[in-house]
Parts: sequence; structure tokens; C-alpha cells
Amino acid sequence: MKEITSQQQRVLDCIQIYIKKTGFPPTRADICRELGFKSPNSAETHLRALEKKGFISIESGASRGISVINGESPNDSNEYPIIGLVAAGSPTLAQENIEKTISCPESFFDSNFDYFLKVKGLSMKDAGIMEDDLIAVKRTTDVRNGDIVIARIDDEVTVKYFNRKNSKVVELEPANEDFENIVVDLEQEQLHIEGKSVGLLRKN
Amino acid sequence: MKEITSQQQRVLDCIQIYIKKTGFPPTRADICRELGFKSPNSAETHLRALEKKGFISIESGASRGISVINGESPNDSNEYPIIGLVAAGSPTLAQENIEKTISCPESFFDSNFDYFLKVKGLSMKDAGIMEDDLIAVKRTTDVRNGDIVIARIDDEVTVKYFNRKNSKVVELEPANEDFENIVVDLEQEQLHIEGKSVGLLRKN
DNA sequence: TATTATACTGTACATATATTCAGTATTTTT
DNA sequence: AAAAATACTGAATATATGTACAGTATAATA
Repeated sequence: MKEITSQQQRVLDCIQIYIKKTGFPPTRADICRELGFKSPNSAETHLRALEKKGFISIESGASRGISVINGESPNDSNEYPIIGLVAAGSPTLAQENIEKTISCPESFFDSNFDYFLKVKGLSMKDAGIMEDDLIAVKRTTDVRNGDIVIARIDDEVTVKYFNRKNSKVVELEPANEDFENIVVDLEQEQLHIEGKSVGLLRKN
Repeated sequence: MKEITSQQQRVLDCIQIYIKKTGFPPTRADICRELGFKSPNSAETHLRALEKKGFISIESGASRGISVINGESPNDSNEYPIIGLVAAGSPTLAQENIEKTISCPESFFDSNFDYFLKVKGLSMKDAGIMEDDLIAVKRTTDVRNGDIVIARIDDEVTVKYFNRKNSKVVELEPANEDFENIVVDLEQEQLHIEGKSVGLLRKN
């Protein structure tokens, strides 16, 4: 992505504002009207420059065929399901487990994530995770010691710090002195890592 | 909003998918191609029906002048500034105090809010508010006992529980036993309520 | 110093596009 | 039973729009 000039930035801003206002991109004439140009070719050359530098793409021949690349938040917001931490059973995306959905920009948390998990209980309160908080969960089994993970043992799902002791033993540590560590002997019990926490959302 | 027919729903879906894919709305001909119609008037009549029922608006004369009303989350996301909790000085929206901005859907938290405040210190840790958390702040002076407020005494800004003792005394209570209550005698000290917390965001 | 990029005005034109009119047929509403 | 809404085909047309061409001028780059 090369440097953008101040005039090109004005044109780019104009396009984004126009889309925000009307729902569709401007024509060359619209840009001229907005920015005071007197020739459609003024807009045209700026558009070609912006395309060359990778800020927009232009569909040849199509009217209003401008789309902004990486448009901050043109429409990159998605619906993410909120899943209740049901005492028994996996937090899956099955319809019956989905309480509702939240519209949220994609790259909202540093890492991409897959769903929100609604927290029950206070076992992680010293990590700042309270009852009814929504944890942004990324589905992965690639977790490291100290990560906050969503783990399932048999049909019990919990949120805890992950701590691998050795090749056979994993400890799931709460962040609350009223709770005890869960020691999992992988040779005797099955441990499923559903994912890890990449963020948190609280409404109050 | 009247009932929508199944064919009209197909057209509406087609429009939204087209916008998502290309960044701009379809022409009548595009809709025909997508849905297998052989006359542009097929699309036209559906569009007029959708407009009449309030699902879309059509800019007369403009090419691709279709915009979807209430389009799930067409573009209701806004940029919200992140403000550092500077030890001295008000958390204002002055440029020099803004660290960066976050794109976030408007009604993301239950109440509308104005900015994010980046938390320093652990004085509210038992309320699940940790260092570097982002508090969604709504600017208001209408606060009640028990609310988490952003308060300013002289030039010191803090986040605490609000507790009005009587007409002259307000206590600002931390949620951490290592910290002491701040007792404010309104006749001796000025207390500014900058706003209250309506939500929390944590990235990790 | 020549060349390229930027930043415009102004004219012209092919075509992309909205939109109207004329039909046909089925279903729903009054 | 009549009227209106739905669901199309097909043709025609005015205009909205992208885009090329011809200039002028300044700043940046090689």
C-alpha cells in the first residue's frame, strides 16, 4: 500500500461518507459535486490513482462500481452467537444452544473469534471474569500455559487457566481461592479444549 | 412493515448478498442474471413492491440506487475513541488524549455510550475491572448509588462505585480492599461526574 | 534536464441502466 | 364477480455514467 496524497484522501473519504449516507457508491459526477471539481475527469484520475495504490477497486464498465478495500468497517461486521455455559454438554453452535447473536466487527478482538460464551459462576473472578460476562472464544486446541481456556471433561464445560504439568497431566486452575484446581490425568480422563479466550465483553 | 412474499424475499436476499460481495448494489439486469429472470421488468416490479413495503429505498434515476432499510447491520457501526485515564486532567475528547479509535456497532451496549476509557490500576478489580480494560462510558451526570462512575476531583480522574451519603457527602468506593473509600465533602471539594460505565471490553 | 506523478478544466461519446408500455397468467383480496 | 396484487416476458427509450481524448500547470523524481 503506497502513500496516499491529501487530495486522494479527500476523495477516499468522500466515497466512504457517500456510501455511509446513501448505501451505494458515488458516480464521478457525484464526487465532483461533493468536492467542487468541475470535470468528471478530475474524479476519474483520482479514482485510477486510488485503484493503482490499492485503496479501492473499480469494476470496469459498471456504474458506481467502486468498492473500498479494507474500508475500516464498510460491512465487515458479522453476527456472532452467544452460547450459554450449559452445565452439561458441549458449547456447540447447535441452534438450541444459541441464546442470541451480537453484531460485532470482525477483527474486533486481536485474534479472530468464533462465538461468545456466557459465563456462569465466579470461578474466574480474580481474572476479572464475572457472572454473565461474555467471553470471546476462538476455537482452537493450540493453547499454552496461562491461557484462559474453555475446557470440557466428559460433559462438564468450564473456563479456567490452562497449565500443562507434564505429558500426562493438565491442571485447570480457577482464579478464585474458593475453588480448587482441577487435575486431569489424561490417561484416565478425556480433556477436550473447545477453545481459548481472546477477549471479554460485559454489558451493564 | 407489511408481509413479504417468498419471491420478494429472494430478491431482497439477492440484493444484500450482491452488496456484500461487490460493495455496491445490483442493477435490474444483475438481479435477473442472479435469479434467472429474463426481463429487467421482473426485477423492477419486485423492487417497487419491496420499496412500497418499506424494505428498500430506491433513488429515482440513479443507477444502482438501491439501499436496504434496516439491513441487519448495514453500517450502523461508528468509531469510538479510546481515552487513557490520565492521572491529571479530565478525560476529554481532545485530540491529544485520544489513543486510537475502535469501530463498534452503535447499540452495542445496552445504553448508548460516548467513548472508551482505558483503565489504570486495580482499584476496581473485585468488580471485574482489570488494568487496561476498556470501559464504555456514557457521558451523563444522572448517576445512582451503586453505579460505576467516572469521577473527577480537581484534576484527578478515577473510576469508582458511586454512593451518595447525604446532600453534602458523596463516597467513591473502590472494589478492592487494598484501597480506601474516597469521601467527598461537596462543600469543600468540587466533584465532577464525567459519566458512568455501561459496559466493558477486554482484549487479550 | 527529461520524465513521471499530481491536479485539474472541458468536450464528446458509447453504453450501462432505469424506466415506461404492452402483454399474459395466476393468486389474493374486496 | 370484479379488482388488485403477484409474477413474469419482451421491446423500446431517454438518460445516467464511465471513459477516452485534448489541454494546462505544478511538484516530485530519475
